[in-house]
Amino acid sequence: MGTRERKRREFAEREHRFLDAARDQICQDGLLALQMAKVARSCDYATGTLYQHFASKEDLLVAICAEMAQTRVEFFQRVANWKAPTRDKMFALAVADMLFAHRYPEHFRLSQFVFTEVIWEAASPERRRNTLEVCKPMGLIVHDIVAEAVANGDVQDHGRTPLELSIGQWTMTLGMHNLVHAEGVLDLYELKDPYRMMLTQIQLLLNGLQWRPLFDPFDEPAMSEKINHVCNALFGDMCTAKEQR
Amino acid sequence: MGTRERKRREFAEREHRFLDAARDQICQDGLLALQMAKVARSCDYATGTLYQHFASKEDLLVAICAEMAQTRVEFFQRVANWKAPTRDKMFALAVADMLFAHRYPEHFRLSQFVFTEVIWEAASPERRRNTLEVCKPMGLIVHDIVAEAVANGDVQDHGRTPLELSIGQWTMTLGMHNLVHAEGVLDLYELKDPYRMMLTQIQLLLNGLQWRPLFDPFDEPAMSEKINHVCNALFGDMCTAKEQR
DNA sequence: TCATTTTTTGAATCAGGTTCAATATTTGCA
DNA sequence: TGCAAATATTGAACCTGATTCAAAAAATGA
Repeated sequence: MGTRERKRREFAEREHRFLDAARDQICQDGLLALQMAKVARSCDYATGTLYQHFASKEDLLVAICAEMAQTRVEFFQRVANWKAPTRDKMFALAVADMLFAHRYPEHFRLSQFVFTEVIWEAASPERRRNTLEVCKPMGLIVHDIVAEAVANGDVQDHGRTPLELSIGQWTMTLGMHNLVHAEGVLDLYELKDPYRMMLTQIQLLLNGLQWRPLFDPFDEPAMSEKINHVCNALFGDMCTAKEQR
Repeated sequence: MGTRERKRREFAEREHRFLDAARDQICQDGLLALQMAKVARSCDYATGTLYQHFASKEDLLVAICAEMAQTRVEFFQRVANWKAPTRDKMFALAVADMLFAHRYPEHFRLSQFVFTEVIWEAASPERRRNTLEVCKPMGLIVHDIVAEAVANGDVQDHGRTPLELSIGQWTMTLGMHNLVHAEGVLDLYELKDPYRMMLTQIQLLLNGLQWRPLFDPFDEPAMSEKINHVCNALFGDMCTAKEQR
């Protein structure tokens, strides 16, 4: 009998509904206002049932983050499958992240919170393990692009591992997601259009690595075209009218 | 009569003691375990008195962060006053941050948490304003170094403002502080010595900007010497045996 | 010295996360 | 199909810890 299997599937579906409901509530009223009882109620279950799925509120938050990260991995995957010069692929990863941030504005806000000691340590070990597992492919995709570039001669490795070479791009992207959500900080210096600046800086970093072919990111039309190229080639389904500004 | 003045000073001193005690507790038992009542008790005051200074627990956290940021500004200030080529000064900012992170390992962990929507929005507006005010000089110092470099011809501005040019360094540094505190993430890829990698990537970014004089960060002995030079020139009082590894 | 103002106190209040005994549902078997 | 055992759901009670505020203490100043 497929009863065992059906049970498992229904349980997973319910978990998914809880995650969705929680995400909605966060988008609606903010992280601050998220309440376990409300999440359960909004799915027509009692509080206790929610605790069948998540060991604690923190555990739920981490789970939401992991689910979204899954989608982010899919964005990365598109880049990985793209037949294009390695340098363009590296750049496309940054574009992918920009689009992801645009599409799921709450993700990096949540992610910043979740990777905080307070939340992370309060989630179940099992959940943490799973979350890292979900995120891992992003690193592997980057690894493979860099390794391919080194093999091609597009970039020199100077005896470093692929991730050592590319960690600057990783941290720069991460840092920008953070800065964007640090209310008031960018305003302090009247900085506009942060992700556009990020993409420029990524290109500069790639130039610093002497990653061929070099590219001049201060050439605005060329930059816009490069961005649009990635959008059209990989994310045509979601960003048509995005980078025209 | 200087009574009014004395009152004010004593109040400020007490606030400082509260902040110190809270910081100690965080270092001791972690952010998670911080309790308002314990902070008050440890300074021999009642809970209510603590609330004379801080509108909420979040407000206290933001205040700790602001106080530490003050010290970070002092690190930046040393760099600002240093008579050295602009490129070395930019690099020195990153070194300063590395040393700061080493000296106050809890700062960036706390900072990540504090700039989270949940905490930031729960602090009093007055506190937020003050915190941004405290942080502002860091941006101004960076601004001035870049402006000087542009004036010198050490770097081209391509029509960008100083902070637009240098935001990559800012985000890269911020991102690395975050990554270092994201428990398990660096391990996932067996990445060691993150701040050393950060400094390498900062140099690559500066090369990408064509910031003169160019420098090869893959030349390990030259890198070490550069780092030691900054330590000795600016932070001799705190990092003698640090970057020898 | 004492009425008034200011400050401190900590027990009471409150919010919301978490638990768990009671209840309902499902399963497996005769 | 009926029924005992196993499993799942429920939500009110519990608990922790932040926050409040009436009462008490201390400072002020005339």
